[in-house]
Order: sequence, then structure tokens, then C-alpha cells
Amino acid sequence: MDEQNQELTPRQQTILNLIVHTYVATAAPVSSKSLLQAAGLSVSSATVRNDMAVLEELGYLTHPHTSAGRVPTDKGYRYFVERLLGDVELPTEERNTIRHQFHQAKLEMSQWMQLAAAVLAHSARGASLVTAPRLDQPRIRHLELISTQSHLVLLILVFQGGNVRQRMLTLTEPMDQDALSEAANRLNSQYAASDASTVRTKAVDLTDFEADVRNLLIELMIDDTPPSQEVYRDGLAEVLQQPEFISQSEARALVNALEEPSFLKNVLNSRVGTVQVVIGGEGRWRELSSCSMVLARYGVEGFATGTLGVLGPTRMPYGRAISTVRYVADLMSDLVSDLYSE
Amino acid sequence: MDEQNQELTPRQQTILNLIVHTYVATAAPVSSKSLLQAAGLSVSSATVRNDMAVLEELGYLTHPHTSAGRVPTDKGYRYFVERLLGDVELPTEERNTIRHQFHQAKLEMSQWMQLAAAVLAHSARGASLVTAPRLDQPRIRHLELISTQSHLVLLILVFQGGNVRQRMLTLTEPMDQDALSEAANRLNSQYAASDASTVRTKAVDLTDFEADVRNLLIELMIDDTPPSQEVYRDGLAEVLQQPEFISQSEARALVNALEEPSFLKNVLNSRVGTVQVVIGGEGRWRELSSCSMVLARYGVEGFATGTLGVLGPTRMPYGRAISTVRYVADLMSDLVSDLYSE
DNA sequence: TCTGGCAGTCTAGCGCATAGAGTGCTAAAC
DNA sequence: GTTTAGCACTCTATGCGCTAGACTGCCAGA
Repeated sequence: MDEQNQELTPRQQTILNLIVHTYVATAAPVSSKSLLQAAGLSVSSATVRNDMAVLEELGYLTHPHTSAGRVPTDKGYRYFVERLLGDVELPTEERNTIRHQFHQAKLEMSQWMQLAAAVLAHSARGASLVTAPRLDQPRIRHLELISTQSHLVLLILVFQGGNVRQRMLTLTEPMDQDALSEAANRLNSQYAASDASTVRTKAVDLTDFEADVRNLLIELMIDDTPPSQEVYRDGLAEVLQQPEFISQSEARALVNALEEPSFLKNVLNSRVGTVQVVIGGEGRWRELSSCSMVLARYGVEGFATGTLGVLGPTRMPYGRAISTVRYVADLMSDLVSDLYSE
Repeated sequence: MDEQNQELTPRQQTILNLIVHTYVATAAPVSSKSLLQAAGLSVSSATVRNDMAVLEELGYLTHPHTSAGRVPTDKGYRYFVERLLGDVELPTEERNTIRHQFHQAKLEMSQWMQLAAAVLAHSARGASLVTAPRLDQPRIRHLELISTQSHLVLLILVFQGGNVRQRMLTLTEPMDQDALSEAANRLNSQYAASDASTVRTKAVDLTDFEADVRNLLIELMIDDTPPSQEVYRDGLAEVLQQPEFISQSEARALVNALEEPSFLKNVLNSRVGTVQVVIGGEGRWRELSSCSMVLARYGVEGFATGTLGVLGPTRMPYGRAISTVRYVADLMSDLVSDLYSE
């Protein structure tokens, strides 16, 4: 691939750059003439046409039909993102605005996530998605056993760092609240600050019921399917207005992707601190062929991490999207490290 | 309104009924002739046309244009729902299937809500929405104070019934975890099983820090804006495929409604046990003019209640929707009363 | 009160012609 | 060798006219 990319002359790069920018802005195929007047190119439209033909030959552009302007291909966007975009940063003013919003929010992770989703959607003009940070090695902080119905008990499990999970369990024989509290106390003193493997190996002197609870604890600690409630979204309505989603099938693909965020796991393999760009489903996601994603992990590597990102049409303002995702991810990482580090 | 409705002859009612059913099924205007062969009407198409004209005169039907079939108006749907539908119940078999699914799910409220959303979306062919049950008079079960960063403390508040809220607070001067635990213990013994007003009136012998925490407790207990994470949705992708949502503006209205479920508060005023049907936005929601909602509250009145329902085009299978919403709401009410009653 | 029949109306679809936008190519100019 | 001007060509979008077809509305008769 590199050999091909090297062949682009500076002017061809400029032209590709301009085409991406104007197409992103206008959603209409870009003609050679319109490029001239838009930007200060000091050549004629015929010259631009020649370069366009070369770029099309190399696979960076297409034609909807013979007498239409040019449109970037996925490969064109990829080249744009990796070679032409450079290191974009959000303007200082916007960064300040965003940071200000975060500092004004209540000191709650859920608020921050919601805010992150709103900022991403607005600034990157896409549908945003933010998943809660999850502990890589959850440790128990505290557990409560609450008697409800005769044979039903509610277990509440608080992890170090404050994540909470709850689950019902059924009793074979009834226990009153005092007995439950006693069991909870025993388990608390036994397993406080333990991780899953410690809980699994350390099983001394437990009643049958306590052993049952212990098994449930292990299950909850190794279960890594994030409850869907821990996902925040925003901007779907706006992005569905984009012209690429007048076709219901495209719209459906996007909405499906957002409703089933578990697929992100398969997509995202970047480290905290880097931003990953997936263009046009990148072959793997046929249905998302006209969508792009800009994703990042945030949090503290090896400790607690979450995912955030933006979905939109391939005709996406990549500069804004990437810089916003990076900035918001960094902010969220700081918040996580403030919150969860001991 | 009653006088007008009384004027409908039995045959006119039959015709309205048939038109609603076939239009819901086909999404195409219904002609007098197609009605004849669809149902065993023993009259001619001309007679049907006459009755159709009467029904249109009375406002129950419209014409897209002169030479098109008839389409029910909002008023027509309203009449259909209130006079023609009768008491519909889900077939026993489906009820069993649904109940079976609930019993197979893990004993977790979040799973039940998700399942409820899935069942509603699937059975009523609409976008579903389920909000978590909220305690009307929350009582404190337990609180934890967790030291994170030097001046940051995480408060975790567990309510009777297992609802959990968390919030950060900043310290004016640093405290270590032991001091925090001690404060938490004091507050726990002081305020266990208290409701908001009790916490507010009872403030004896607290340090400045403990008083701060107490104020935060009160705030969290009276704050009734449900965290958006406690809302489950499903079926949006499917319902957007319906022909009424090829227009982006209609689609946008629907998606907006789902993204901003707080508006439900203004809509829903029914009691637990009754199902509320809002047709075509019912004048109040101009943007939702081509949408209907079937909503219900569930839970235990005066104790803990949530909302669930279905959004779809006005051309909605009201029979299925109403019976499903009612059945799922009843199921969820049972679960809530099992879970939360002491 | 119902029905058969007929005139009237509107849409959806097709074919056609046209204007316009944009390219591709070639031959000349730099 | 590279750039440019110019021109032929292609394809779309739009508008018009026409027709077939689907329904209705209404009237006169059963």
C-alpha cells in the first residue's frame, strides 16, 4: 500500500484533502470547477480533472455516474485520516468550554458519562456512545443481604471504586433479616478487598447458605457482560437527519449498532490514549458500510476502563471527531483515575 | 361526544372495525370493494361506500385523495379503542411464553426490565420503553463512604428495596478511610430505615463533615429525576422500518421522544392497573402527530412504581399492544411487590 | 333501504424531450 | 513534460403529456 501512497504528488494530496473537506461539508459530489473557486488552487479545472482521474485510478475517489463530481472512497477517507489530517487538536476555547461543563456537573460518574455523550454527539456531529468504566480486577468492598419475600433475598455487592451490582437469590429454607445480616457480616470480614480468584480459593468455615452467596459473588465478579444500563447514548435523532440515512436500511443498520453495543468489544482493540478510526465498517461490518466510527478507550489501563466514541456516516468530520473523542477520553481518564485510585 | 358516537349503526361499527384492522395490517387505504371480499359483509360495495361517507362525515375516516380508499382518523382509532375493541386479552399460550421467559431470567430487576422491553417491542410491534421502579418514600438501608483521591469521597447509598445511588463529594480537609468508616457507621446507626423527612428533622451530634453528608443524603432522597440509565428501550430499529417513518421528520420525532423519556411524566397519569392509550399525540404533542403510545404504570401504588409502554405509528395493533402492556405491567407489578415488600 | 351502474377524479407510471452539470479527451500552448 | 482551452459526450434531473387503473359519488331503479 505504501508504494501507492507515495505516488501521490503534493497537488494530488491537496486535491484529495479539498474534496474530502467539501464533500463532508456539502454532501454533494465535488466538481473540478467548484474546487477551484472554493480554494485558491492556481491551476485550471482541466488539470484538476486530470489529477482526479489519477486519484480515481488509485482508488481514492469515485464517480456516482459519468457526469457527476467526485466522492471520496473509504480508501480515500483512510488516506485522509492517516496522511493528510495530521495531529488535530480541539481549539483551546472549545476545550475550555467542555472542561468547564465537566467541572460544573455534579460529582457523579453517571452525570459525566451523560455529559460526555452529549459533548461527543454535538461536537462530532454523530451518534455517541459511552460505556461505564469497568474494573479489570474487581475487588469486593462490601455486601448487603436484604430479606424481602419469605424465600427471596436481595444481594447488593459494592466493589472497590463504587461499582454496584445486585441480584436476587432464593432460599431453600426461610431466614430472617438478623440471620441474613449475620451471614453478611461474616462474608464481609472474610472477603473484604478480595478479588475473584481470592474468593474462589478462600472458603473456610461457611454455612451452606454462605457458600451459595459466595458462589454468586464469584459469578458476579467474573461476569463481564456490562449491564446495558451502563451505556449512555446521544445524538441519534440528529444523525438520522443526515442524507445518507434517508434509506431505511442504512438507518436500521445504525440504530441496530447503537442498540447492540456489545459489538464494540469486537471492534475496539486500541489502548487507552489512542483513538481508533473505523471507516465504512472496514469490510468486517457489511451493514455498516456507509458508517464510520471514531472510538477510544478511557480510564486507567489494567485497572478500570470504559469505551466511548462516535458513530456517523463515512462522510464524517474526522478532524473534529478525532480531536473531540481524544479530548473527552482524556478528561474521562483523569476522572476515573481521580475516582478509583486509592 | 357521546351523542355522535351513539349514531353509529351496527353496520357502521363493523365497517369502521374492519377498516381499522385491514389498514393496520396493510398500511394501504382501504377501498369499499376490498372490504367486501376480506370480510363476509353481505351488502354491496355501494352500501359500504354510503356508510363510509357517513363515517367520514362524522370524522372517523379520511381520504388521502378523491379516488383513494379510506383511512381511520385519530378520532376513528379512539372510537375503535374505546367502543369496538372490548376487553382484549393475550392468548393463553403467549401469556405462558412470556411468563416462562420471566421465570427463566436471572433474579435481577435489570434483567426483568430488559426482558419486558424486548417482549413489549416484539409483541406490540413498537418501540418500547421501560423505566425502573422508583420508591415513593425512599428509606435508607445502608451507606458507605469510600476514600478515593486526597480530597474526594465516594458516597454510596443503598435504599430499602435495593435501589442504589452514588455521588462524589469533596472534603475541605483530608480524612483517611478509617475516619470515613467511622462517620459512615455513625450515620448508619443514626439514619437506618429513615425517610427523607426523618433525616431532615433528626440531626443530633454530627460533625461538620457528617452534616454535609446528611445534606447530601436528603438531596439524593428527594431528587426524583430518574437517572437515565434506569431506562430500557427496545425495538427502535424495527419500528423505524414502518412506512410512516420514511419521512425523516416523523422518524426524528419518534427518536426524540425515546431519547427524552422525561416527557412521559407529563403524559402518564393513569393508576397502576390501568392502561392509557394516547393516539396521535392527542393534540398536545404536535410532533408526535403520527404516533400513538400505549402506557401503563406498574409496581405497588404509593410505594414503588415505574412506567412501561410502547410507541409506534398511530396505525398500531392496539389490541395486541394494550393486552401486552397490561399483561407485562401486571407481571412486573408482581415482581416489584415480591421484591420490595418487607 | 339497498343496489347496479356510470360519470368523474385523482394517482402512479411511462415515455419523451430538454436543460444543465461535469467529465474525458485532444490538440495546442507553455 | 506539463498545463490549458475547448469541445464532444454522457448522464441526471425536471417537466410535460398521456394512459390505465383504482375508487368514489351519485342517481335512478329495485
